[in-house]
Amino acid sequence: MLSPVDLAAKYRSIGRKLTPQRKLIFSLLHENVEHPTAEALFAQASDRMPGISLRTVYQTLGELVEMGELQSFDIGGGATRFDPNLGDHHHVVCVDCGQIRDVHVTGVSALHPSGAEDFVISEVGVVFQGVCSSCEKSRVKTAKSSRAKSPALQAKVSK
Amino acid sequence: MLSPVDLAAKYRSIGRKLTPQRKLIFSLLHENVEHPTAEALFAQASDRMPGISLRTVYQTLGELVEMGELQSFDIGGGATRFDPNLGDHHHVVCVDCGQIRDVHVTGVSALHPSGAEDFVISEVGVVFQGVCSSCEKSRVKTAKSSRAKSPALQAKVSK
DNA sequence: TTATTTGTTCGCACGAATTGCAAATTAGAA
DNA sequence: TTCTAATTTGCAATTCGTGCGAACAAATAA
Repeated sequence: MLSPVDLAAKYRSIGRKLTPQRKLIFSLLHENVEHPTAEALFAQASDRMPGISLRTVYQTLGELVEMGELQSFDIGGGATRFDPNLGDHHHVVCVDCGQIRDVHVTGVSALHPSGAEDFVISEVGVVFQGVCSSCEKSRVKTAKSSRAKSPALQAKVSK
Repeated sequence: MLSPVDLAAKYRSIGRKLTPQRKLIFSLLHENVEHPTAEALFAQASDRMPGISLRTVYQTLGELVEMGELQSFDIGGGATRFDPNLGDHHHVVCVDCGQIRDVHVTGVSALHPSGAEDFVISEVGVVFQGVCSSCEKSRVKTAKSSRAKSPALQAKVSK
């Protein structure tokens, strides 16, 4: 993660400024391990800086992605998720509660697609789906009764 | 792919009916290799069955996913994609034109996430991103001039 | 210090993708 | 053929974002 100073420098280098809003959003992203959505970040940001605009949050997130300081991805659920982790990693998603966690995966470079010989591949993303331990527990308890999934993923979780 | 008869049986078995609309959507899905969106299917369906409702298309797709006869997934781009291929496969996406193609991938079962020991993993999805040959060509031709990406993926393609 | 320029934030309207609901239809069972 | 439950539809309402222009703010020139 970039230090505030480096972030300011990076912004300056492209003729932009590190405003209080941008600084706040950047730090919130790094305090958060939950791959928040823009709305979630907006909610957190509003606590610390009442009056900040949702528009600004979207704008800043977009910039950071462009600048390569942030990754964005979509797993079913409607909203785009943001991940400040720039390292080599992938994700696990709990099908029940929608939680997303970073994981390191070995063997990715050994993956080879057949049927895409005419593509020049630049990136590979792996997403594991499963049930996290806490959901597993409540699942056992509730057994067949609760067929409801987290509203976050309801009817959206892909494959 | 299920035969019309089997599909009807499957629907009956859960107290539902195989209506003309459902039959049409199901066959369109299987004639299509492009992982269409609901809107795209609606357009195709409208040709063969003028008057069919977009609402019905969404509804039917949702049912088929629930029934396990269809997979759905989101790669950046806004709309959910549908894939009738139930076999073991993954996807390659062209970052330029947005084309999605099924690919078989070897080595997937050898992937192991570290940091998700408390998850019970049920599925693994791999998505390759790259540039397809036809986009590669036009890319070379246009060189640095065209920095525009397909509107389909513009600003949405996740890492 | 004041005027100017340039970059930002914001609010709002708009657009795409879905879903909720209730009324109008239709497929099948009886 | 009749009746009932399942379906299809149209439309309103939501959610997630983006475009645009006005109000601001910060750095600079004068």
